[in-house]
Order: sequence, then C-alpha cells, then structure tokens
Amino acid sequence: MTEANGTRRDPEAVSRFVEHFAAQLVEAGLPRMPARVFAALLASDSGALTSAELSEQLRISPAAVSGAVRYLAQVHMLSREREPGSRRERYRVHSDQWYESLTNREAILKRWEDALREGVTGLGADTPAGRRLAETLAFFEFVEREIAALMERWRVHREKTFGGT
Amino acid sequence: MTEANGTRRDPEAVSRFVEHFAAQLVEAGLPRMPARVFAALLASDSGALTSAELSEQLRISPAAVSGAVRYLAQVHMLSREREPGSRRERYRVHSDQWYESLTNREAILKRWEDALREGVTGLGADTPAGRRLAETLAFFEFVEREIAALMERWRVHREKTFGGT
DNA sequence: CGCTTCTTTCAGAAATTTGTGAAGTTAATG
DNA sequence: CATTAACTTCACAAATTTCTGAAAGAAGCG
Repeated sequence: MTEANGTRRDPEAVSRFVEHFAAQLVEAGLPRMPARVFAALLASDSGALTSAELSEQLRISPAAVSGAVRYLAQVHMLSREREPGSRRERYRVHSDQWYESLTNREAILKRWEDALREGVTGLGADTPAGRRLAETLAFFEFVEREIAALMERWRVHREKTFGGT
Repeated sequence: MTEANGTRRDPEAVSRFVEHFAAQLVEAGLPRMPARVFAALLASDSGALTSAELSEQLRISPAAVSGAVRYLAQVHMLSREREPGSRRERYRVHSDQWYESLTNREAILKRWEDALREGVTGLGADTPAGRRLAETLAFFEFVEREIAALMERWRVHREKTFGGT
C-alpha cells in the first residue's frame, strides 16, 4: 500500500506520470516542452502552476516555459491568469475546455476542406480524381457536423458521471 | 473555361492541388514527403501510382519515395500492390480505407488511456489531480466508443450519397 | 519615478530530422 | 544461373528545430 492521501504527494509518482504522458503526447505530434508543461499542469492538484514552479519541477529554463506556454495558449490547451497583486502569472488547464480543443481541430479541418474544394474544381468534378476528392471532402464535412453532436452528448454524459459545475 | 475533360489533365492544376493539400497535411503533423506522396495519389485518376511516377511527378529521389511509402503503409494510408508480371510496385489509396485510418487513432488513444490510468493510480483516485486525470480518461473512453458509431453513420450516409461499392 | 520581480525576446550551440547518392537486395526473365 | 529492373538500406551533408543564457521589457511597490 502506498502512502495514503493525507500526506504530501509523492514527487516521484508525479514525475513518472508527467514524463510518461508527455511522451505519448509527443508521439502524437505535440512538441516536447509544451507536452511536458501540459502534463505537469494536468497532474497538479490545483490545475494551475506558476512559471517558476514549472521551471523547477521540469528542470527547464524560464525561456522554455515561456515558449511552451505561448504554444499551449495558442491552441487553447491552457489559459493564463494574472495573480492579483503580483507580477507572477499562473497557467491553468480548465478540465473540460482543454479536451474540447482537441476535437476543435476545426481550423485545420476547414483548411483541408478548402484545399479539397479547390482540387475538385481544378481537376474537374467529372473526373475520377475529382470524384475521389469530392468524396473525401464530403467525409470531412460529415465529421465536422458530427463532432459538435458528439461533444454535446459528452457534456450530458459527464454531468451524469461527475456532476459538478 | 478550362480545357474540358476529354483532353489530357492539366499537370499544372494537379501540382497546384498536390502541393497545397500536402502543405495542409504537413501543418497537421504529417512529414513532408509522405504528405506529398499521399496527395499525389489522391489526385491521380486511377488512385494508384508507381514509384517511378511518383519520383518524376514530385521530383524526388527513389529513396525518398521508398521512405514515404513505408511511412504511409505503416499508418494504413495506402496499400502496396505488386503488378503481376513485373517487379514494379503500385501504391494505392482506397478511397474509404484511408480516412477511416484517420479516425483509427485507436492505438494512440489506447496509450493515452493507459498513461492516464497509471496516473490515477499513482497520484491517488481521491486526490484533486487524480480526479482530473480520471475525468480526462473518461472523456477518451467516451470518444473511443463514439467514433465507431460515427463511422457507421458515415458509411450509411456515403452509400446514400455516392452509391457504388 | 526608480527598484525589484517576473516574463519575454533573441542569438546561437546542440541535437534532430530530412533527403540524397551510392551500394545492396530481391525477383522476373531469357 | 546470369542479367537486369526495381525497390530498399545506409552514411552523410544540409536544413531545421529545440533549448539555453543573456539582455531587454513590463508591472507592481515604495
């Protein structure tokens, strides 16, 4: 039996999770530092850490934290908040917000669709290649519509399972 | 009015699409050569090209084609077929198979789930961090289940819209 | 408004990734 | 079974990316 939860949390266990989960994110295409910063936030009790805390916990320079945070904010995987009465900043994951951003590949999907539409026009909608592109386009349009519905179902499911805000 | 479709297809238009679409794929995380090879296949009338054709059309070395093809085959975005009575190989996109592979990030999802499960155990299911990880885990499990249903609906929709095999 | 505390930007060193030519391997054909 | 066509592997040069320390830039506080 590991030490129970009244005690201080085990930095070893935290680090193990952070590095392991970050590695999976990296494999899925996220750059290394953003992945590690994000995993560290996920594994924090408050869901928010300061730059200094991240820098120390991950053994990386403040510059690296800055870069990683900028990246993550851009893709909406965290939000920055200013600690009132301090120039310290706090970076937070909103439990739900962040994984919704995972399905919000909308921007990407849109650009794919644009490229495909141009392809259909350029190659001719009546050519075999044109038809292939058109079908692919239809698939992405379908997925885009479905994702919205899926997230709605998730919110219901989540409410039932976890309650809360 | 561009030249109609009885005539030879316009290599300019093809190249424009290939490079543009490939660029979007790259932005989404696919390595450059696999992206270009894949786009070229998508834009081909037969849906299949030989190594030599790809090498010429994209102005890349046979080695680059080989590498790209290996990558794409690994992630199930194309299949290789041997042309009977020739040592030439042919690389093909199956219109539907390939984008199903897009939603088949199953392997990735599974590994994420594993890492999260370990995290919940390691940090304690009764800690705030543990609860956050558990909720994230639940989300991925939910998505995994939903994706299957989504693809089923797509197949029905596709049948209605495009008919065919 | 000057001092202090954070954060960001920037130039560059180090590591990684990418694509090539050349050599090596496999398999059809005479 | 030798030849040749096609694909693959490998070592390396070039390009790109990543992280850092140092300097610059905000923002609270006296």
